[in-house]
Amino acid sequence: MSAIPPKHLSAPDTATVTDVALLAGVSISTVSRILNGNSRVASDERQAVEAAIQKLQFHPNLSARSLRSGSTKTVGVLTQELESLYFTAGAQGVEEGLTGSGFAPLVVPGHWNPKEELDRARLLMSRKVDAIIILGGTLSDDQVIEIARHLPTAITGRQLVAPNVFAFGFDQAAGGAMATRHLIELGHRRIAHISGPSTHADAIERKEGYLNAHREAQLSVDPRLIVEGNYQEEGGRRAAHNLLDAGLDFSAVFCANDQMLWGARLAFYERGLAVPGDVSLVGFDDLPQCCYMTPPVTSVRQPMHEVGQAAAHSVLQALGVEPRHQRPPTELKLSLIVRGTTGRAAT
Amino acid sequence: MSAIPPKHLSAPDTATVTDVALLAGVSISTVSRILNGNSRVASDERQAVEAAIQKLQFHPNLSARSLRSGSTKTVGVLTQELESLYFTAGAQGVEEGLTGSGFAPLVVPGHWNPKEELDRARLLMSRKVDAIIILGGTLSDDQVIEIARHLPTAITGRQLVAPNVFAFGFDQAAGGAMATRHLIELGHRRIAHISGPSTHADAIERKEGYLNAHREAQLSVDPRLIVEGNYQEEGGRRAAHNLLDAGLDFSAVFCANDQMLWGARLAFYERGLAVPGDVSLVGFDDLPQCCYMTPPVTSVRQPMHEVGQAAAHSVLQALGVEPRHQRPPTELKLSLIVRGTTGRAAT
DNA sequence: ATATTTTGAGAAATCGTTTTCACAGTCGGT
DNA sequence: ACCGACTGTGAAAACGATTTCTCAAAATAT
Repeated sequence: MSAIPPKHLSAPDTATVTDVALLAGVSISTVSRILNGNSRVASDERQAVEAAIQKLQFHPNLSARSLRSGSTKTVGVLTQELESLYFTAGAQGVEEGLTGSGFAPLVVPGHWNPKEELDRARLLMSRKVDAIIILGGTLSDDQVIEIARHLPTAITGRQLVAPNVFAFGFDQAAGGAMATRHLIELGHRRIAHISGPSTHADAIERKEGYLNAHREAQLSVDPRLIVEGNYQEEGGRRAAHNLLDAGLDFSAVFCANDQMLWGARLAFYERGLAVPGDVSLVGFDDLPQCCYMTPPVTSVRQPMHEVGQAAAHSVLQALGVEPRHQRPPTELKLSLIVRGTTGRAAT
Repeated sequence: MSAIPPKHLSAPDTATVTDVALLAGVSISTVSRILNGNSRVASDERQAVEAAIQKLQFHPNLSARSLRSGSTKTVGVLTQELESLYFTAGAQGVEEGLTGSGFAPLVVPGHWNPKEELDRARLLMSRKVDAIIILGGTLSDDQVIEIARHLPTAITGRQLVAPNVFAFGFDQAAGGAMATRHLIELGHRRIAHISGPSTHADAIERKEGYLNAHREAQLSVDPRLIVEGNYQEEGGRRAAHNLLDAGLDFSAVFCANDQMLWGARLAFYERGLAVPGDVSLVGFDDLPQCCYMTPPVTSVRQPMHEVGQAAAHSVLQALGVEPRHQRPPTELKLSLIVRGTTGRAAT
């Protein structure tokens, strides 16, 4: 029948290609060829092998496959905060974009810390992931390019043209202008801005947009109305209290992200100020929770979920895998979602 | 010097044990022994090898190691919704519990779908993870036990004693009673309950607690005041509207989780009812956002973060790894966090 | 001093795949 | 009929570690 000596009887739990080959009466090469479908094999042998695979419940050992082929069927996802809704939306998108492709995501957090981010990226590479998706973060463009020299790399939150990198960045300045323009159109003239940390590129751009919108409308900006937050609820709250404590006059606030808006909103609540009656608020990101605040929050929507999917698809494509679900070619862009935290300025 | 023929010159990017051995002038066996530290080697050789490792930036190939030893240095985390704050808190805890141990988490979502959960668990096993941590979900006890026959398994959200499984469940009925008792003590007599889906064990237990607290206080429960939600914001909102539409009389609501509370809170806002003026609300889970609602939300805190850490530590221990950071032996238990959504009943 | 144990280190087998190589057997073209 | 091109298949060589053998040298016992 077969000349292959049964080196080891198949363990009850895990069958190997050898077991399959034995049962199907072919060589292991043939089994492998069928598994990978890159070469012609006679249809009767194919059937026999497929039957054997079914019968033995054979699943190829990923470690062995990786060792030989260098591919671990894993993409690394470098995110920032696991608990941040902004990032989980992206991560979820990635996960969805990957399902069905045989690839699994390996998610690690970088905590907005350049050193930690680099460490984690190295960890991913030492685990031999096939591609990397970086969600935001503080790595320099050069560092990203360096990573892309080894692996297909997708990055969100910035624009970057370089070989082997796929960037999904929005024009944050445009978003900031969008938010501010909305407030101006509602008649607000003294608009405060709670910005993100000045170490974040997108925070700077959003502030830029805030300034641009004023310039467009030929309004001057009172620099005292711009305070820096940390992209977290508590920072927004503190910033709002500071604005109030300084006795400044303003009727609206553009917050550089939703979390800070929530904090600011609490601060106004604590001071007995009504939203949007006394002060209008616009956020940025449009996190899912925005719909359920009281009142629901007006915000600039970033389709992070779709971005995650697009990022996943782009690296899969670079790896020569065609994504399972054809993503409808939706335009990825920012949009202002007007809800209940903005109202006409008192005249 | 050495008798080993240089089969392949070290590729510029990845050094192998052979390269290290060559440079240090020893055999690969010796290198391996030093790497794993399970056997004595002379101290001068050890030094030479360690120097070589440093110099070559050598990192052992995980695939090769896995192939031989069977361990992938990975623990699978079966969660439910990547975007759910409740689960990300747990996942974050797991991640922290794992850092420094050399193990990385592989996170997959089950979406509360028994079939999908089982599929994903199989996926994890076919990826040869060394242990599994299951966060909540709908797998039956038997299925969990079956999984634990193959791998150390930790599970949260239920109590379960079985070989090789580590369960971290809270007494949900006690939590439900805690919440309800608080409302009763504030003088509320007609307390509604928006429950979780009756397919979830914890939802049933929380409702049980609600009933128990009434019984304790010798109060009767109007069954019409109990409506079923789906643990999501929208379900809570719909449930609250239903209660109001039915024209029922109540002055407080115990919501089986925070997300439904947020939805319900929006519904009351839409109807012009004040919280806690007209209606008091208690939630469950104490998600981080609770602090920043207006008013901040009273809720039963589940320390999911700590639970995640504990779960990670328990499986590491089962794998014979001692966790890096010794977790302070805090008692894991539910606690009621009183904030602003509950007030004394109007008399 | 010889016999025996202990110790340290190299050679080689092994894990389960993929991939290269060699080799028959077919097919079509002059 | 003969010869190159083409096909499908099996044997064997990787991939990079761990681990079992085996054996020399050193340490101890008699």
